[in-house]
Amino acid sequence: MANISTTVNMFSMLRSMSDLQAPVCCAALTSTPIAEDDAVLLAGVLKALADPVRVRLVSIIASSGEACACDLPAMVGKSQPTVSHHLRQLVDAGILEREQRGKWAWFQVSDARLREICAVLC
Amino acid sequence: MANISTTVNMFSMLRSMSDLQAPVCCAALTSTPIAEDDAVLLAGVLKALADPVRVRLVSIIASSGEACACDLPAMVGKSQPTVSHHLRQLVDAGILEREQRGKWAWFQVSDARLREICAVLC
DNA sequence: ACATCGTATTGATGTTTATCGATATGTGTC
DNA sequence: GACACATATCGATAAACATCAATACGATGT
Repeated sequence: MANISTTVNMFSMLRSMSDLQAPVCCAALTSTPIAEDDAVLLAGVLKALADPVRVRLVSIIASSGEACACDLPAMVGKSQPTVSHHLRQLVDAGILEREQRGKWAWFQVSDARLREICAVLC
Repeated sequence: MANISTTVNMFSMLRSMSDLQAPVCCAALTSTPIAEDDAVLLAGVLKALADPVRVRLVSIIASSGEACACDLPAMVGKSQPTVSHHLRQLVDAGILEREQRGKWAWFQVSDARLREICAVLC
C-alpha cells in the first residue's frame, strides 16, 4: 500500500466517497504526471471549493458539526436559490453530505473527503 | 503555537509565500467559521489549482522537480500563450516559483505552499 | 385532499474565464 | 545596434459561472 501502483487508487478516491479511507499522505499529484482524466476529476473537486461562498459554507458547517439549510442563506448573505446551488455543488463533489430530516435538509462536511484532497496534494 | 489565535496566521499564510513554514495540521477551515476576507483568499488559491490544465502543469513540474516553460505547451497540448497564462496564475497563487535562466523560464512547485493548503483544509 | 413551509429547479442576466492569433517585451548573440 | 528566439501581453470569442426572481417539488400537519 505504498508503492507506485497505489497512485491509480489515489485519484479514483475522488470519484466515489463510499469508503472512509485513512489519510494517506503519498503525494499522488507530485510524484508522477497525473493522467488527463484524473486531472479533470481533481480539478472538479477543487473547483467545488474554489469559491468564497462555498468556502464559507464548508467552514460554517464544519465548525458546527452540522447545519440546517434554512439557516445558511442568512449566514452567508446570499439568496436561498444561490445557497441551494452552492450546496449542491459541494454535495456533488463529495465535500458535503446531505440528510433530510422532516422538511429540513441538514448538511455535514465529509472529513474523509477533505483528507482525500490533502492526500492527493501532499 | 496550537491555540485559537493561531487561526489568523493560518490564512495569512496564503497571502505571502516568503516564509517556509512547517506543515501545521490544525484544521483552520473546519474549527471556526472563516472570515469573509480569508474565504476570498483561500478560494483564490484553490481556484488557481481548480483547472485540469493547471493541475497537469503542477503535476508535471513537481514530478520532474523543475520544468522549462519551453517544453510545457507540447506536454499539455495547449498553445504557448495559454500555457503562459496558466503558469502566471499558478505563480501568482504561490503554487509555482519562477526562475529566469538565460532566455528560458524554469518553474518549480512550492511544496511549502501545497502543505499550507493542506494545513488549512485538514 | 388541501394548505403550509422548506428546498430544489428553471430562466434570465451580467461577469468571469479559457483559449488562441497577433504582437510586444525581454534576453542572449553576432 | 540588429537579429533570433523564448516568453508575456493584448484583443477577441465562446463557454462556464454566480446570482436572483419566479416557480416547481416535496414533506408535514390539518
